[in-house]
Order: sequence, then structure tokens, then C-alpha cells
Amino acid sequence: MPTSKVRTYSLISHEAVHLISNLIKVARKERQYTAQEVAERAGISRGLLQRIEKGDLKCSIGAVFEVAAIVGVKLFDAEATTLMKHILHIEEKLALLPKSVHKRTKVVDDDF
Amino acid sequence: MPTSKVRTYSLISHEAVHLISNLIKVARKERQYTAQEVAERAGISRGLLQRIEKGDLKCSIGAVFEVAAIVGVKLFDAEATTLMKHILHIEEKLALLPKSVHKRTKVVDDDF
DNA sequence: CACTTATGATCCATACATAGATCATAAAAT
DNA sequence: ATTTTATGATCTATGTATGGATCATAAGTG
Repeated sequence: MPTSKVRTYSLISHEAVHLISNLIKVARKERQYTAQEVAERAGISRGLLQRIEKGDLKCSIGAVFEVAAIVGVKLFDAEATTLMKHILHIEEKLALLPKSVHKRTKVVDDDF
Repeated sequence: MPTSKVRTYSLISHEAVHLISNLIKVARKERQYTAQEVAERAGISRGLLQRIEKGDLKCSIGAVFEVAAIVGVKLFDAEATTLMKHILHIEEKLALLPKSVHKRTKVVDDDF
């Protein structure tokens, strides 16, 4: 066997994705959508939707967000999260920051 | 050319991912982290980090969330979002819902 | 009850995301 | 100024995520 790569993720990532997946699953059932329906509307396969609803970390973020939007889960809408409020100035903030990060190569020459 | 598949995404998905990517980029620079550093810590390539910071929808959600955690972007932490509050009962909620969604196959037989 | 449909799981083939390298430019340091 | 380092872009090879099918079971329907 050609030794497949096993990526490891932090707990917080697992939890976050698990959370989203549960939100999606609940929302879909509340709205009485069939897995097949949602998959078609999202332009993905039913199999992928299954993995998304299971919290598979390897699914593309686009697919996950697309499904979330379809079943009505507001992840980053202004009403749903405070995140959006901080965002408004993010582009400007980015412009002000230095373009690249340079590390000190020499140790600080503390003379004492 | 073997006609590559072009997936289409809704505006909201684009915006959400774009938002996250900007948050990540700003956070990384504020903390003076090199792209190389962050990539290594996340266990991904610098190239992938570039795509993440660009808002590429095809990156895996695990990689994106991992990087976000490393640079200190709180996407779904209790303090950062109201989402977490709704979540607490999500598992119970899921348990109460019907296990599968069945569609009406016959049209409602409205007799008039 | 019988019947239908949804879901979950598994397998395979292939399109594609990713790692890794290289190069050019830009920005910071000295 | 020179030198060093970070970033952005591009290319290739390969591991793998995804689509599509199938099957078994569960869960509604009538």
C-alpha cells in the first residue's frame, strides 16, 4: 500500500466543522428537504452531501458554504454573527499593514 | 483539452469565504507571521496558504479552519459568534426530528 | 400489513486539489 | 547603495476528493 497521507487537525477545527454540519442537517430536515434535493440544488453529489453532514474536514469550503446557504444556515450573515461587524474595515486594515513580514535574522544586540 | 468542470457558487458563499480569507491575512500580518511559518504549523504547503488567503472556494474546510485557528481568527468560538449559543441544543434538536424526509407522492386530493 | 422512499454505507474511476519546486518582483534590513 | 527575505505566480506529478453507481436498512405512507 502506497502509504496514504493522514492529515491531523486541531480540536477546534473539528468542533467548528462538526457544528456547521449539524446545523446543516437540522436545517435541512426542518425544511423538509431531501438529501437528493439539496445535493442537486447545490450542484453536488448526494455522497458529498453525506460527508458534509457528517463533518468531513476534507470537503471543500465552497461546497459546505453553498449547502449551508441553501438550507438557510446563516454562517456569516450580519444578523447571525458579530464577525460581520468587524469585517467592514478589514480591507482598509489590510492596506495599512506592511506588505511583507520580515524576521530579525540577528539576535538583538543588547549591550550591558 | 478534456473540458474541465467549472463549478458555480452563490454570491453569499463567495463573500463568506472572502471574508474569512481577509481575516486570516490580516491576523497573520498583525502577528508578524511569515506565510512559510503558518503553512508549516498548519501542515500545509505555502501554495495552499496562498490560495486560502485569496479566498479560493475549493480549498478544504479543514485546512482553512486550521489556519484560522493558528493565526488567531475565532470563527466559531463562543466569544466571537452568537452561533455557538444556538448550538448547545443542536444535538438534542437533531434527535427529535424525524429520521428521514418523505415527500408527498400524490397530489393532495382536494375534493370540491 | 405491504409498499415506497430516504438514508447510510461501500466501491470504483477520474477529474482535480495539493505539494514541491522554481522564478521574478518587492519589500525590508544593513 | 547592497543584501536578504517574503511574497506572488506558474508549472508538474501525484495523492485524493468527488461523482456515480449499487446495496441494505430504516423510516414513512396508505
